[in-house]
Amino acid sequence: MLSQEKMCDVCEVFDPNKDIVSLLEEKKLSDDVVYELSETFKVLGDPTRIKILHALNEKELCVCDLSELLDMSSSAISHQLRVLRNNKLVKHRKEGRSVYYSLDDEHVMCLFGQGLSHVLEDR
Amino acid sequence: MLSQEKMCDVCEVFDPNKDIVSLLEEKKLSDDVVYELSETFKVLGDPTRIKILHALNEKELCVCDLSELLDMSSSAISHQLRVLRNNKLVKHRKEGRSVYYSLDDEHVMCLFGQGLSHVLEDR
DNA sequence: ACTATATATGAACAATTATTCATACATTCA
DNA sequence: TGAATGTATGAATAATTGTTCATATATAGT
Repeated sequence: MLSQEKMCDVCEVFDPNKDIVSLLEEKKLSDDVVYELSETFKVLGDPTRIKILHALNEKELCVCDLSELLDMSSSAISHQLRVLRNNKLVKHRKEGRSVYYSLDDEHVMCLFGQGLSHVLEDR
Repeated sequence: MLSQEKMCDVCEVFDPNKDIVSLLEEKKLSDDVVYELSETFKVLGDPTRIKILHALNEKELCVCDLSELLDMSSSAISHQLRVLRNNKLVKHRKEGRSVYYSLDDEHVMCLFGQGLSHVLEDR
């Protein structure tokens, strides 16, 4: 059952793996869904951005708040916020010279929370 | 209320941002939780690994099944499976020459599904 | 024991990524 | 208008990452 075996004598080959593979072929995610999904996770896969999102989950903050909180240059923070913004994980609001960032929607924290409970589970 | 203003005439400064920042300081995640969390997301942040996990969600598969399904070398698949294994996202089971991989637990697909619904939402 | 097959792994290379630095833009205040 | 401040961004650099290639290990069949 596990590898190739002949079904009959006219040279037909029955390969269960081939069946499974072709079945899965049909269930494949489209390339752009796979791409977007991996991009979203990739964005979440950076310690600085994790810290930013965790802080923004508590309260909307401007670049210089985050800069102070994470002890990083405002340039570095701004670069990372752009990545988060481009991937629709945070939104921004201007107020005078400051730009306040917050999570784009609850969905983001839900994802974040799922990851957190996965990590905390194996402890 | 938004930026610095004097509270009294003895040179004390009231800065709400400082209060917020120091409040958030206390709520900070520990460094190793941040690290593990970002590592987990980083692992999910690759198209090949997304495809592997999605396939394994349907059925346990061996390296050569995945190799055929994703049209990649078994070496490349094996390398990626090791990454997934090291991060406790998949488990493996030997059967003869083959090694069958499956998702480590339902938690993994839960995380995956959250990401998927986030991606599919903005469409 | 020998051959074939499935999987694993180290090293090298190409590609991607985060941070720093310098600089630009935008807004407020004087 | 000019100076100061908060934010943004391009370029360069350093670090990380995925795949390929060659090779190693393990198991099955002859």
